[in-house]
Amino acid sequence: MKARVGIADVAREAGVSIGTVSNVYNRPEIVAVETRIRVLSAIERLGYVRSENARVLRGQPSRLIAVPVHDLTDPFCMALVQGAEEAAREAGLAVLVCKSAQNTEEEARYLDLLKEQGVRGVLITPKDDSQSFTEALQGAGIPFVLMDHDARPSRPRGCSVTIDDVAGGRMAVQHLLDGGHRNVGFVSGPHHLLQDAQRRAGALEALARAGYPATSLREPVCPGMTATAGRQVGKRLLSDPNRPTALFCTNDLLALGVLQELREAGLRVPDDMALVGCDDIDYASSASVPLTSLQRPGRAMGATAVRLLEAETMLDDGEHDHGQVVLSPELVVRSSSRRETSTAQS
Amino acid sequence: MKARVGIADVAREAGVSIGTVSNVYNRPEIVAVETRIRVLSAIERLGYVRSENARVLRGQPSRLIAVPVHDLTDPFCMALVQGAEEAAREAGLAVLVCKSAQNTEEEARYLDLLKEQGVRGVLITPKDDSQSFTEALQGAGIPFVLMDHDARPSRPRGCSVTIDDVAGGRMAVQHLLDGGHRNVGFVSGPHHLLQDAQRRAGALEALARAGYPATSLREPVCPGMTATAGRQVGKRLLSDPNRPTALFCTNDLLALGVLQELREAGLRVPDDMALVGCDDIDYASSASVPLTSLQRPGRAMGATAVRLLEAETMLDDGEHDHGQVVLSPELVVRSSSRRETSTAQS
DNA sequence: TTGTAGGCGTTATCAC
DNA sequence: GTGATAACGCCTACAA
Repeated sequence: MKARVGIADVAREAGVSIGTVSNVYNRPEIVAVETRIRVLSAIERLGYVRSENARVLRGQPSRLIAVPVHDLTDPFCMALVQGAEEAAREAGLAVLVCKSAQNTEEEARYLDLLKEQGVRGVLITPKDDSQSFTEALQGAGIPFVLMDHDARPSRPRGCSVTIDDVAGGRMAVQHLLDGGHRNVGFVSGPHHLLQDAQRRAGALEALARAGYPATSLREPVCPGMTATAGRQVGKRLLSDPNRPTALFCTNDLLALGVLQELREAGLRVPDDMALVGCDDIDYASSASVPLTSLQRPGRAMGATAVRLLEAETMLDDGEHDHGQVVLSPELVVRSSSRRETSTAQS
Repeated sequence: MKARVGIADVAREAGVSIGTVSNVYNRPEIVAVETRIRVLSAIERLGYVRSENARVLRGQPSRLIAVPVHDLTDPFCMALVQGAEEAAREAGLAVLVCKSAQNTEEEARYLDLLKEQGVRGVLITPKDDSQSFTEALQGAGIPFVLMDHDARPSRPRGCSVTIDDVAGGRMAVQHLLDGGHRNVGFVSGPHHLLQDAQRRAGALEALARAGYPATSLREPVCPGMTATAGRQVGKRLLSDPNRPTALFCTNDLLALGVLQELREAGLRVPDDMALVGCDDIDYASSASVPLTSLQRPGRAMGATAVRLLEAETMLDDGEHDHGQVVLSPELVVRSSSRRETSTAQS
């Protein structure tokens, strides 16, 4: 078995020069049809493929994009990666995936890797407001797109795609109000995450629109973001004489825990208590009562991010306005919040 | 801002020649200590990083490994990727991830991509016995490692890592027998998957060891691999006068469906029915009764695969024996199969 | 111990 | 419309 078949082999096989073979790829229009088909058939026959390494070395844009995520087993992160991969494939790009750096040293090492590989750009999901990584990327001249980072600096240094969590909270509570509920509860974990705060703001907006004061939003204390925590919330609600008739939990496990506890106590869902969760985890649709859930469009976010990166890197150095895309979450309505239990499906 | 800083800049800055800078990287031992630190400090000062493209072009082994998986949102696939990424990072490699090809054309296109990028190797999870892709890889001279493919050809063409599903079935049923159960059921989907068949074989082995005939294994028919299907199984079992006291379901959703149905009918789990699922999905531990589940070591599989690939590509062309690693699944025991409900803990 | 030069596979710029 | 040739950045003999 011979070594790698190169452009020279193709040229020889087709009886043309190296430059002509290159032209067949890069400027097909300037090469004679007859020559072109001869070259193409030689390529086919020899199974020649271009060397990306040589192309990039020569100055062609790289086709590698890097996607560091916090947790490779987290469904939301993987939705991002999935969306990115689909869009990347469509654009002829390949996705380099990894767990994102945990500290400055890892960050530096990873940055070196990116520079060594000569990636075309990076899709990042910042976990906090530290801008060390984006600054480093900028310093290295590597374009990037921010994903799911609400607390953007006032002067964005790159494109970004985010999710409108305020709208999400509004949609969830609006849906419950539409179902005739007047006593609505909001359950979130103890860590006051920005996204929870935004959903809460959205919930209050929905109430305000319906003419209810902010104080009408019931907020049971909740010790965590797990099913166990949800059960505790449920237990406490059971003995609450004035308990809400509908609950928006900012986490599906939380909602499922509440669901378990209430059903075991003999309450009916959604009749005695309507439930809306958040994140639409896999199991939500398989629960004993399929759970309505606020779905964050991770896949669309990944895909959009790739397109933004593409747009940014296509323009030849021409400073273009960094795109700031905001996606809306979607409420997936299932039995846990449907009034008419007769049409229960999904 | 200047263009990319190259090896020549470093050489100039350090007052040495290009070759010496290269030697600092590739044969540090032959360069004088004093020169070396001077070069290193120049590298540091200028923020120089080597061009992987140029290195590979020059003949260095690539640091890219490709991991095509069936579904980027499937937890098991992602466990593979996670394990691979961790091991790869440790080895200084980067992971190229994508959805695996669905047809021959996609396969060919993907193969071209791999060749163009000059990947060092591929980790593949075949979905059927078609060997077209492995043969193509072999033809292209790209090393690969098979993951989770039980039906290997007699003469393997590469390393492989698999999971011992027979042992898994045996462990699950043995666990139930140890719990004092004598009437054990086995529930799997309608598609007779190889892995299900192997788990069944393991289940029969466990029974045989305990002195029970193969006919003692109860096998309720099951219409699918979903929670809904599980509920149907549960419903049918409720009216079975001679129903098993323990069930091994080859899928967690199935087991959770059974669990829901039985509990709603007032049966207690595990007292009236012990349950063991399979795959240990995220939600298994959060179910109303935390579910015992057979966990397949995807992460270890990915990591092992990378190490095998490394071993294979380190050896300079010297034909080495392809490693065939078999990993054991692990039974994660939770309340749904524990006799003593007093010590119940996740 | 250090410097010099050739070549890896492309692409782009010229002549022809 | 086509062919020769000089980079791109690095590694490695080989020469000094």
